[in-house]
Amino acid sequence: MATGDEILDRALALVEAEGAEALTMRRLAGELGVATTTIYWHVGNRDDLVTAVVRRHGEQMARTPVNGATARDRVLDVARLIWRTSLEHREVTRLAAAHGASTLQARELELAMARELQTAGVVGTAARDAMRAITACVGGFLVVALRNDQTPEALRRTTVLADHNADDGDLDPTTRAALAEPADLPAVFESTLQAVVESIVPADLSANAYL
Amino acid sequence: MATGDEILDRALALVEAEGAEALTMRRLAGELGVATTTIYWHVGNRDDLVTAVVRRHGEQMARTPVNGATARDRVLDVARLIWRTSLEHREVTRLAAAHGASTLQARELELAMARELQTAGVVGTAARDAMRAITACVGGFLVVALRNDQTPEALRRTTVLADHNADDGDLDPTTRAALAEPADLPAVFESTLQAVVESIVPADLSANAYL
DNA sequence: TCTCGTTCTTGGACAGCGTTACATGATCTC
DNA sequence: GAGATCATGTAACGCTGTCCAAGAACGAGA
Repeated sequence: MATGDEILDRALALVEAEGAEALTMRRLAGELGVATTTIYWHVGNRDDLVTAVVRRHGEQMARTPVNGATARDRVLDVARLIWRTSLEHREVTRLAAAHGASTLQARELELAMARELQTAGVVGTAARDAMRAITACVGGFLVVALRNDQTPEALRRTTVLADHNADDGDLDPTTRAALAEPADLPAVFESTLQAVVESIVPADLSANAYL
Repeated sequence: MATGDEILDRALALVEAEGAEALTMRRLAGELGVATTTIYWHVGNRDDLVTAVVRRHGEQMARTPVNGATARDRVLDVARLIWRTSLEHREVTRLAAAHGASTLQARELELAMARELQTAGVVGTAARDAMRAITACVGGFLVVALRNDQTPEALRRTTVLADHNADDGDLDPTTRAALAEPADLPAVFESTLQAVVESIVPADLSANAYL
């Protein structure tokens, strides 16, 4: 009646609809009209369940084609793709992050990045290090982005040094005012990503005469 | 008998000694020889508890002086300081990350970074964006570093594309072999950090004649 | 000194979580 | 038809955060 695939599909739908926290064994079982033990039989542990859900979603995610004229542009595009799709399915991203499986979510996309790096002339351990660097940065920005849209206002305000009004007088008032409001995260992400990729991937002179 | 400070100290000690997962209300109460409700009276929620613990630790963490000749070097040094101390107290870092309060942990250090950025001539919204970019990258690398030392071997191997042996034939075997083993994360962190900071903080020509 | 009110602490409960041992039904094979 | 394998259900265990009502300590005013 309930195959493993059906369970995973339902789990994925549940996460996307009601958030990562809604994925409990009992809840999912109820959603399927089935006893909790059935999930254990077909999928296994909760760890196994989450891992499988994240992996399945990651495979569905890698269908988008990669754009860009130069190899460097295509590397950039893969990174943007990870960023964008992770934000579009932020509940799955949150689930993956809480489970320490963020890499698994973007597994196929990271493979695509490795391919683009290769055509850019980056291979071997250099390619590995490049991939780790880029994905680490993307992941860092994702953590910030996901925190921003669910952190209670109180915590965010203390985060932002609003209670340190008098001291730190050596800090420029303009700076302090700027620190008190949120940054344009996508823009900061874009420029940071460019800096990182430029430092790693050599410019493709043949395809871009202006560099 | 049990003041709020005593509770927080004990909680911090418990986390550093036995890991972030050991911080449960009952466990902490047992450690203090007290009923769990006492913690609620003095500190509040578990959220409040974790927040307070992380903040307290963050304040203790910012005692290290900042080194570096140029302003850019000093910005780099603060970033390295966050990286290093977060890894030294990785259980607290893990607790903060699970609670979405990583920023809170490095709150004082980020303030120090804002000061160094200011002496480098970066102020206002530029300083804010610079800080967000740098801390996001540091945070991203921290996530990877913390995952690496506790992920079960099975997950790491799947992460690393070891089961895709035959397909993806268009990937250089050298690259694939490199992807199968872990990177020298501190080195990758260092070079990435430099790229990011260099893209943000202008070189201090007066202090470094070679740039 | 006695009492009142505030501060502090406690025991016991509730609902939820992941997980498992065991029993039951269904289905296929020989 | 007997037996093995697969699939599902029941009921429990131990753990978690949280709250309620009741009691203990204690400081001050009459």
